[in-house]
Amino acid sequence: MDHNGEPKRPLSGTRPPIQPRNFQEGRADQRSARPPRGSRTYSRRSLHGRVAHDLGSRILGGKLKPGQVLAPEDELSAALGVSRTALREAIKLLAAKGLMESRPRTGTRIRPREHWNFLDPDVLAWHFEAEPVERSVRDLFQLRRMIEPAAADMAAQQAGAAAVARLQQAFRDMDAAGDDGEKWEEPDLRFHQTIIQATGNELISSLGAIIETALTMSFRLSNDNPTGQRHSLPLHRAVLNGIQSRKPQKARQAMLVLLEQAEQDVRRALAVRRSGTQRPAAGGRN
Amino acid sequence: MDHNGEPKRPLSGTRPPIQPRNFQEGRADQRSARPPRGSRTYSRRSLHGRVAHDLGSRILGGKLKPGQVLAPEDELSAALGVSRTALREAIKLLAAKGLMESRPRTGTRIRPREHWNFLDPDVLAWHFEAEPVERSVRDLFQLRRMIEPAAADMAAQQAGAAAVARLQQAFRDMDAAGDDGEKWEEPDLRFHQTIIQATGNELISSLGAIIETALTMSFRLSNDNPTGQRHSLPLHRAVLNGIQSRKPQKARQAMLVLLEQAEQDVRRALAVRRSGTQRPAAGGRN
DNA sequence: GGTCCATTAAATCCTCATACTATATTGTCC
DNA sequence: GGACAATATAGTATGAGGATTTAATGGACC
Repeated sequence: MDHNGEPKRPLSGTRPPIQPRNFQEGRADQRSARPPRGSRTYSRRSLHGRVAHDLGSRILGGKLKPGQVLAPEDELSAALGVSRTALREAIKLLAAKGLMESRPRTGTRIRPREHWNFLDPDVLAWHFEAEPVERSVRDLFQLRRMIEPAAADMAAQQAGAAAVARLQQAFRDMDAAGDDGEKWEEPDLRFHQTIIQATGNELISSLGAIIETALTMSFRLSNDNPTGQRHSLPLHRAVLNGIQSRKPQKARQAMLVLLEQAEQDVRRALAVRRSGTQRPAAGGRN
Repeated sequence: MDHNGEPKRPLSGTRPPIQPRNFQEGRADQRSARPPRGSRTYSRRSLHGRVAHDLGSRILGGKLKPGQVLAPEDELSAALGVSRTALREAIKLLAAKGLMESRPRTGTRIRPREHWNFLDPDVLAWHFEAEPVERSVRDLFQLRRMIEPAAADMAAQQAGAAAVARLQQAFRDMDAAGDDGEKWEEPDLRFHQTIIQATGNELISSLGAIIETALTMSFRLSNDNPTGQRHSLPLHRAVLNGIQSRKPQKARQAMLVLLEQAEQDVRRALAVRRSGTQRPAAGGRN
């Protein structure tokens, strides 16, 4: 079998190498583009990390489709300009998140979409990186509405004094941030995380990563057209009151209102972004 | 520098090798012990897969504690009796699930527990493998009560004809299974998965893996003292009715009842197992 | 004399290249 | 049609450097 016909495997042939060699993006980039200091599970510095990011983005972006078989390791690693070792470690990372699966002789193939672990912080981040579309926003808030009101309820029942104090502090910090979006994000996230943690349920705690992604995304959107976060302050206060006064139902309801408001904000920002400008998204904040 | 003082790093020194060489466990074991054909993301055949399983179990089992630094790669791979390649790939796999983190000079250390992704099927499986204790059961059902009734509600609103048909089929298969636990498990899982999928929300779909683990566990427990699943048949029927007759509230309520019943069953089985016999758990089904 | 900063040093992971092995698919022969 | 051989591919092993982060050292300045 003469393989002259170039069997048309994805990612075979010449592709721009991942990052030809000595990359200077590391430092500079991380500073200017807001460190998503979140719960990423791989290093952006390491080569296999960058390969994983590259492949992961391409899978979530739909450029690599479920069922597709990647080019053989030799070929693919050559195409990416990295060693087989680096590529294989990247593949292991992605396989661990349910995105792909390797077998001898058969090769490495993209697993069907229903096996992808969208609850993994990285997978979700790649998902939003690819397409922050309405559907994803809807999905995200559907899940949050299932979790967070119930979590607030539980917190109102059983949050310890320390947790309540943390909650109060987070609220004060949000208040102090005023309209400065930069300063707002962190305590906002801390507020929601504290509630999630206060459930004392590790499974639910792990969903905190989802919330983080949600907030990061909504913040990035509202950066372009600042609707201002201040109007959500009283909503947060209501949640806080419900919890510290031990009124589960009040806390639950307040959280629900808060989420609906938040979703509307995101939708509005998304609409503006879509209709108005198609500014290069990756550019900056002018 | 005489390293005679044996710095007491975990996993240094002599340990039983992972599985010295040619292992014949693969085939035989997989057949007898019910293939958890679930959503595992690694191969049990491969060496790095076994190493990952070994380390993962030890982390979730508490034998390796957060903050601990593993022995250097050379040392650890020697101790485990595998090559550095295999070890490194295992580490990448575990790192992708939030369990550990590697840095030059510092070494590889177990991440704090709150970073562990308990929503990952493998992590959850290792968790239950280690200690199917009451607390984990409580956590699991708390989460299910947040998700599944809401999912049933959504399904009642928007499930397509195909989904309803699948649901009916699953129900019929459960009915046909009667008291045969072996035959019951699969359609039961299918029933719940179908509902989860019918939400049309990929994030929620990913939670299906959690359900799977829950059912697998409860099945394994109820295997020893068969309470019989038949009594849950009418409960499933109620859910099915709610969905196919497009009554969201009914479906939601029915699912809630179903879950409470299921949790009680598991708790009962757990209590019996705990008090009565300490039979070797890994043994069989005598 | 103490504090801070730059430079050096060392430990560990990271990447590479290469060779060999194991496994599963495919094709072939009877 | 079934057993068996050929083959492509991922899996494992090994050795050698390179890169990076932490720690230590030394000097300058107050």
